[in-house]
Amino acid sequence: MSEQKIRNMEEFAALSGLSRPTVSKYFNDPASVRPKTRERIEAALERYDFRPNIFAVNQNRSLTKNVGIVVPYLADPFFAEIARIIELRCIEAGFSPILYSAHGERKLEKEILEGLTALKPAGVFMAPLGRLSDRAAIERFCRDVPTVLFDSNIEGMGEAFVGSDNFSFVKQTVDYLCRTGSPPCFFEMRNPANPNANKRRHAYIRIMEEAGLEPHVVKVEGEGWGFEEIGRQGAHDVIASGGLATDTVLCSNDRLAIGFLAACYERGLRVGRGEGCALRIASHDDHPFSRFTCPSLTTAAHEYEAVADKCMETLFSLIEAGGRFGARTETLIPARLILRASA
Amino acid sequence: MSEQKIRNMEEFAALSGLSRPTVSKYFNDPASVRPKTRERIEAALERYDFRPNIFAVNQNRSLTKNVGIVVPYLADPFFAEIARIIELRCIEAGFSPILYSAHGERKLEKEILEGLTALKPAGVFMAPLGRLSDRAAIERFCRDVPTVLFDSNIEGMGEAFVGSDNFSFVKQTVDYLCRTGSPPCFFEMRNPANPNANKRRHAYIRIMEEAGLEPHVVKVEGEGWGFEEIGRQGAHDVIASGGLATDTVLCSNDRLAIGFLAACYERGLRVGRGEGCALRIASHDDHPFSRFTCPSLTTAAHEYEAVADKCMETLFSLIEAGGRFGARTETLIPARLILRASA
DNA sequence: CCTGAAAATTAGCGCGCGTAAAGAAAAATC
DNA sequence: GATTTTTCTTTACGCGCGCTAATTTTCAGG
Repeated sequence: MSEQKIRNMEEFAALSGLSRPTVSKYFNDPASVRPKTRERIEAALERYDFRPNIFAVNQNRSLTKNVGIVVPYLADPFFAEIARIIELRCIEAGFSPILYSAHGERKLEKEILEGLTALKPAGVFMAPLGRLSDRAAIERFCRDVPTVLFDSNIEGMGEAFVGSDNFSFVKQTVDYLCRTGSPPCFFEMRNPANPNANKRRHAYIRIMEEAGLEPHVVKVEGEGWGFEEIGRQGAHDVIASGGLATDTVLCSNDRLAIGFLAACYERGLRVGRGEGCALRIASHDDHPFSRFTCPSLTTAAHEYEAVADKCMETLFSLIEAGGRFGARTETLIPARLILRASA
Repeated sequence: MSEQKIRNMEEFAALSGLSRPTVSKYFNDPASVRPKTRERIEAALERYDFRPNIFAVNQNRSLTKNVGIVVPYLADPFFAEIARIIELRCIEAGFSPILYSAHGERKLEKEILEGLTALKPAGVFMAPLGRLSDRAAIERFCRDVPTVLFDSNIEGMGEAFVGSDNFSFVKQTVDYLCRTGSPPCFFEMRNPANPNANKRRHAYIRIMEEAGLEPHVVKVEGEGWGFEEIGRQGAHDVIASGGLATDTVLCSNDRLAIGFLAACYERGLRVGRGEGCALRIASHDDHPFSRFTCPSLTTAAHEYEAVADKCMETLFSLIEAGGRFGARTETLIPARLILRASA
């Protein structure tokens, strides 16, 4: 880490007493050169701190070490958390993860995909916006780039999907709520952008009907990514209008539940399963903050690590398979029920 | 968006009936060619969907349109939120933001900076880890790349700093708490990594002393980025041991306060300023979730938009100034007190 | 129609590296 | 020690575009 500045691989090769192609070979795979040669290069590397020009490298390689991670809204702690783990896994595996957020906007998601294609990534993890996504844009992208979809499934898109088994999520919460009290109504947004919301509603209805119970779906208004506020306002409205058919509420996701809990607190309604509680509230996702709500939230948890690991594993075999699977694979990971104080 | 695939600018230029240098000129600045020529290129662009190879472009330009955004921990909603706004502003301004999280690790932060240097970014926004940062690495980086520090100041690093006026934050909360009840103690982590924490403690002590009041600083144990849990555990400990000198608590930041509120709820302590409340709790940051805590959190808010705008403005003038300012500038943005239910 | 500035063209170098082919050198095998 | 195999060197081309210098074309104003 001293001496003059190296300008290119040619100079660096000369300083290490080797030819450029040999040094180039080393950077593509350090094990591909003779151990003695490798030592010489690494010794020179210590002294001169040279790194191959990333643009020139990527221009000449058909595939880079880049891996794209695309999420619909990074300021949502759920996506921040899953992206965090995937990103760390990529780094461990020697890739260069590049993180993108669509900021909830169809247009931005499309632009991200267009820009990402140009980066010739080895593979991409993508959690699409869902209903708002530009299907044609995603389809085009997936034709060019090996893609693993996660969180939100879009039928037929990408080579694989890794997500949650929404039926398992709802099954566990509904069963638990029925077992320990009265059956829940289902609280959700009227027009959810995320397909998981629809799957959860369907699962709820089916599970209730199979148990011979009448499903009650409560839909509240609201658009965008401010789910907590939508949940809070919706809860106020539905409670004030007496629209809540039960004393047990199963929220479609934790962010809505956080808003619901806030509304209950504001109305002086005690939530929980104990004596003097007016309502029980449960939910899905194990949002990073659900541990700290008041009361803490009973929820069906994503296996964050398992989802991330499965994503990585899938993309690895996809890359090794040359970017295409024979058939699209779908992995659904079941939920883990977490009992806390809210239900 | 039809016809065959274009392989390079040469081909695209031929198809638009122009020469490559002219087309190149257009991509560098569409206004630099004659309007009629521009129309022809844009017409061809509609039909053929060509984009210059990003690697080749960046290799030959001394400066790219890349802008780095580096934060210490992206799964912290505070950083996710500020990064979100900065990223959107960059896109609006025609830059290509690239978002990095150090994941709380010194080594990763260093590696990010090394990789970022190679991308020849036009500029970088960086919120350093703070105490854990590798000062030498940051210093080296800032010599190579025009950098605007934000959130955490490190004296002398980067060409400019944009952050919060911590004195203003604490002044407003302390004054409010004193005015409407009794003076607060100050609740914080023992070894905060973020320099803002130290500035807030100093501000608290100074403000209390100037008001002729005795400052009480309550320090709790804990490492890492799980601030809510640290706050929760710390609150339990300090309440159980009777270590709380006052019935009013000012938390160093909202994430600690969220944990504190959780502990209070668990202990059946009512928080707020009304009748029957055992404690008042206030804090700083206006964390995205502080609106939805129970009770909602009285806090000193960052002007997220103002901070982001000032960051952008600073980086723009820095880029226009050729990457160097004569003297390092520091912009401190005051807080906006937000009264909610917790105090 | 002429004229001169503005814009486009042609031609060509350079960026830094991947990669291929052919021969030389080194290491491994017998 | 001779032969085979592996590794390295040399030479050379290609990637796609930025940029420049010299030339030609375009177009507006007189």
